[in-house]
Amino acid sequence: MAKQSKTAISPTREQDYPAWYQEVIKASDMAENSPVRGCMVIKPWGYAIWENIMQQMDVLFKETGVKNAYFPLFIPLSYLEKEAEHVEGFAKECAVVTHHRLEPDGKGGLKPAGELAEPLIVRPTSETIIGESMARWTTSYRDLPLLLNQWANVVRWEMRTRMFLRTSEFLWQEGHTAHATAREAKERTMQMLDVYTKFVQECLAMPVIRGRKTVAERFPGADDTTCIEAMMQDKRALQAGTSHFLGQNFAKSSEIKFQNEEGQEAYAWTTSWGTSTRMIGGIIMVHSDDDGLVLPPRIAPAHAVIMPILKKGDDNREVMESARGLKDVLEGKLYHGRKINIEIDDRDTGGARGWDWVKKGVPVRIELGPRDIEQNMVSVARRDQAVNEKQSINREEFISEFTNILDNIQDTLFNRAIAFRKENTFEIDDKKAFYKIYQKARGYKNGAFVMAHWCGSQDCESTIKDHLSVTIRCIPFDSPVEEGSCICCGNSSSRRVLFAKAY
RNA sequence: CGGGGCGUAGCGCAGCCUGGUAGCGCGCCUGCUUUGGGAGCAGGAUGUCGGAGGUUCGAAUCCUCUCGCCCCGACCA
Repeated sequence: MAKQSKTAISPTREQDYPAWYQEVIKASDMAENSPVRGCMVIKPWGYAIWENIMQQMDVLFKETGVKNAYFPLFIPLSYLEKEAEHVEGFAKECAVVTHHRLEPDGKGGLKPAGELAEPLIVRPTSETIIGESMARWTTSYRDLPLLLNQWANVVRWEMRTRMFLRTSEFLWQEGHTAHATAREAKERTMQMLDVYTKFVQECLAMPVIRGRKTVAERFPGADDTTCIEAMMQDKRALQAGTSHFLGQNFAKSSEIKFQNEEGQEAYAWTTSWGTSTRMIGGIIMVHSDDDGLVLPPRIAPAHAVIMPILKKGDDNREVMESARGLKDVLEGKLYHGRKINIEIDDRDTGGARGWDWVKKGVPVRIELGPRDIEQNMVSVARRDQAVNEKQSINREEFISEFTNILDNIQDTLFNRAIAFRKENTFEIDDKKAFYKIYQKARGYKNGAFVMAHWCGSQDCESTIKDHLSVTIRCIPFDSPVEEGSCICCGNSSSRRVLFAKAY
């Protein structure tokens, strides 16, 4: 018997975390690199996760009154120029379209011709072009609030890319709202952060810390940026969603004005909020193990796979019929608002078949052979448990318990992630200890979330960033007011902030 | 964009230093055996050695350029 490595994925997380991450994506067949630099091809197994994210978040958005729309991929260069901070934030990473036609170059190839009068940028985000529409759609306070969202792709010409976490083109959702009052806009900012929190924690089983960005980490053009931050297994932080209060900055640059109840002309107050395919990178890094992807049942493309145990001979029909029967019964149910999806894999590849599904992260693996059928049992393995750990369950009992099993896996993953974060989050007041914890932070084994006091000065923030590549991920909403001294300069501070290395 | 590493079959790699147009493991195909499990035996298919130039009688191998990937840094809502 050819002995394989003990883990399905090599290297392991401990051996080489970034390489492990790439391997999980490859082994699960989620995505691959494309011929275009920095861009990825999302394969069906990966895209199905995104579809599930879209479907479930879309429902949550609509419950708050948001409507979907679609705005152009191309934005006139002059639009981006309207908001000064916004320009500064995005100019460096914009792709620019300068021509609209190709002609034979005389050497058998093609060359761009027909230069555009005004270059178009490929949207890195859509505040400016949506602002243009909002300005025209908003004349009276009765037109407000205007609550829009679009599901789209955006392009940011990144220097360094990683699949799902940072690619030159990525898929996201961007919400844009306009309101009559600052208070209402601020409430909307928080409301959408609540939606993100609920979705990420309940559906992706990723615990998050909610908070406010420092001025240095704010969205360009925002008055206030709030975020949810999650801990990956290498103890780095991943921003899983952001929601911005844009004040009147974009309203002024895009002329989003309306007549208020007193008949006076006023600028609207706007917000924007987004989440992206980056969340899939988060799912990978929060839950997966050295045997590959682990998917929370609520976003898994398939909830379970049935692997019929077939023998060469003529008695397989009964097994296949039994498998199909089980699939039909289970698929007649709903789980967390989504129709249950069961795969049947009847390939005759021996044990490799099971490992394929382990690597793909399917939550439940069901083996069904003649012996099971005879005894009216099914053999069940769960992705949140050891690979060889399987139990025989009465078929009817399994069917009636199936959604509970899925819930149980979902809860296990969430609780595990919470426990992991707790183990690796520290309150530190001593500067030496703070430096020590990050100076040795290389790879998977070290690093941490640190709650430490910060005086509020940008100098201290950037000093720490320079020394340790550690940044303030957020000022958590729930960090209590308490007296302390800044971890960097020692000046007085009234609350702790969250420090971590960031993705 | 700076420093480092790497591109050879679907995947993982050897061969390169010391040029003679490719090999191993896994996977894949066929047959037999096996079967609650990353199977065994036998046979088989698959590569313009990332790309373009150059040196040479001859280049995966040497030289130049180029594209891409990975890591560190810079940078990044």
